[in-house]
Amino acid sequence: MAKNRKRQYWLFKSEPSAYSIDDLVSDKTTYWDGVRNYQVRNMLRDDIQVGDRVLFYHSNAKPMAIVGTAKVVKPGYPDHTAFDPNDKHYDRKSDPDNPTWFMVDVSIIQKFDSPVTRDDLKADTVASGMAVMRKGSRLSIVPVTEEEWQAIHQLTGTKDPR
DNA sequence: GCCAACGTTGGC
DNA sequence: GCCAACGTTGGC
Repeated sequence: MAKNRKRQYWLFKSEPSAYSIDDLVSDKTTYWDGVRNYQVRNMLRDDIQVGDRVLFYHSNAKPMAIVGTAKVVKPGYPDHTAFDPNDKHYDRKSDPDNPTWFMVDVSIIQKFDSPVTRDDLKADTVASGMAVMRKGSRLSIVPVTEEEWQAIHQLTGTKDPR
């Protein structure tokens, strides 16, 4: 990792039925497996670095919302679930000697006392412009600006522990 | 449940 | 290489 690289911010989507903020609270740290989209793969492999911050977003949920924050503790490395025929995300074309898919490790920072719902996001001048709010946004990881990161903390009345 | 917005697959 | 068919994501 390059020295003095500025911390970057991301939003990770997860369906809570698959993996929720409560799962991360109890696990403390997890590997973010199962990404099978090349654009998102490139972010995991090339762009997301240790120390980067993550907004944890519940998709396909009631309510759909940003539910907490996490930090990246391990940079991109091969997603081993792609090699496991019994895994839901098995990909027979991913070669262990030249892996197709990557993941990172993230650790919980905090679960928000009250989630920031899509309606909350829509109502906020800054947050309404987030990439996740764009119509047809289907990438499971999208970049977040520092301004957006701060706006979310303002909405929750929480601090970003530095 | 519906459907828009993609990404992937496979025939040609 | 083109493109129609199909599958998936995910908000509404």
